[in-house]
Amino acid sequence: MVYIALRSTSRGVVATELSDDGDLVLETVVAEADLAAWVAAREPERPRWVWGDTSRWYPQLLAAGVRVDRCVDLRLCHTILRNSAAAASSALATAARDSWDAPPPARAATTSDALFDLEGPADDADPIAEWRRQRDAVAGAADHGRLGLLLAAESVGALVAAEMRFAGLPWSVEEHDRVLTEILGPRIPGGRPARLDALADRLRELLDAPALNPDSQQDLLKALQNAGFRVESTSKWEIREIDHPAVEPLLEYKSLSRLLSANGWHWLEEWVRDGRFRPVYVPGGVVTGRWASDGGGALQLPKQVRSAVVPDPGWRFVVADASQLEPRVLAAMSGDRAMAKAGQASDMYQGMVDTGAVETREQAKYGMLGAIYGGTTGESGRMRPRIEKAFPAAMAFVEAAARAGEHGDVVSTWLGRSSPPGEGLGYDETASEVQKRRTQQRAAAWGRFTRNFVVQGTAAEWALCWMGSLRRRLWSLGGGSLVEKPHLVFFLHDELIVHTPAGLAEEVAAAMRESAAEAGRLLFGGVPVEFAVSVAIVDRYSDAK
DNA sequence: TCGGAAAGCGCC
DNA sequence: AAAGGGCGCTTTCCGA
Repeated sequence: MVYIALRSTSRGVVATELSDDGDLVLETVVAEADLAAWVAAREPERPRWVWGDTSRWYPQLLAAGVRVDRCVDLRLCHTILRNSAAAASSALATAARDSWDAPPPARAATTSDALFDLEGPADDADPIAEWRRQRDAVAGAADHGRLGLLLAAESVGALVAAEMRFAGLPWSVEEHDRVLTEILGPRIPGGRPARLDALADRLRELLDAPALNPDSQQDLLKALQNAGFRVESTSKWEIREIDHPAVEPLLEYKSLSRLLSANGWHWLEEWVRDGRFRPVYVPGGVVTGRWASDGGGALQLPKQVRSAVVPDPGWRFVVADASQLEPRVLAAMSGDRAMAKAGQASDMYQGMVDTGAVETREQAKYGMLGAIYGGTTGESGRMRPRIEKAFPAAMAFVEAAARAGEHGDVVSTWLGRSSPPGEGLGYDETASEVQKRRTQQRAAAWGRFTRNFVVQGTAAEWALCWMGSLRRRLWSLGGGSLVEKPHLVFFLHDELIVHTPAGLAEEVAAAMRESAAEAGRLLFGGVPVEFAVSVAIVDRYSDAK
């Protein structure tokens, strides 16, 4: 394996070739303008490019038509190693915070909790020293295989994030406009679209509140209370319980108004250019390891507008969804044999019914959500004893994570990403009853967080491996540049979309399934849990499922 | 007048 | 007794 570290200096880009042992082999200075050609010339050896931040280096390479196979994203890997319990005694984890601990550049400007006044990784931060520090940290970890896999997966995720932004999600402005007009009524510049306006009028009438502005929570709350309802908020959950003719139009108004403000014509004009939606994806942007996004609400695209996601002529989408990913992950990591058996069905919830754990699919679903989120009310609370009885190992696993969190202990995902330590969860006997109760509530909330962290975070690791495996397979299909072959255009936690020439769709679909199986083997080896994916070949996103 | 907080809701 | 995890975005509200 060849590593090539890139570093920006006043002389130009210094590219340093390193051997697998970490020894310096060769140092070359390349003008920034010549970098893409230089990288392209070295890429056939499949080096692992070592750089401070993928979002600093890769977009310019992609723009020049250069796709790289592998990298080490030092900033993302540093964050994992800084916090991982598995590497807690390493030199990296025990060193003072420095520019490698800074938030990603795209978010640094808007993140108010940038506790440390850092801008980095500074462009001149030494990638070689950091790379060696990271290798030492991994080598010294008890389970260095898992941690190494996590860092590789995180880095390939960073490549995919840049590639997806480069390619963009194909978007039909015409279809989006059609949907908006159909749902909201014709656009009225500076005013509410026709249907929304009519609903507002109707609400004023039904609630006998001629001046009501339904967009104002205060206004609305008063109007509802004046109509004789003891509501404390204007949330749809509370309104849904009311028996009044205004409820239906009010809920519809809320839904429409939300569509208009979040994904209406204004969104379309701001975010869609040349038939592509290009959000900034932020790998590792969530504490659990999930991705976040910056701008455009990429990870919250409402179902209402998904018909506007349309492939280019002669191309199709292959949409894949990992069914019941989190329950499957829990079955694998807890080693719960009964749950693994249920997970051999393509519909795991139905599998739970068929193995006799619960009576209905709904019970299975809410029972599992309760186990993973720590829910105790409603159906998930009622199902808890049965889930506990049917899947004791799985339940004990999440319970242990919850207890750890309540005590302020750190928990870790399967591959070794650790939660932040809990703070302010203890009290002494001098505390007042009110203080004690508040602290207990905080501890319980933190326990729900750590309970969920281990499952959500491991699911995110599985998804990264799935994506990385798929990326490699896609590159071997067809010919031409990145966007001339089948390529990833969207990732949503447990869902992937590939934009592909129509003739390759079936091969892509097969690659989706094979990659899912490979991700399961990579993480869990021989544990007999199936990672089922549902795959659809469609001509618009909304036709999947 | 501005900006942060809170509410509310979309996604998984 | 009360008790659902993680996000991003827009709007309204309210105080500096």
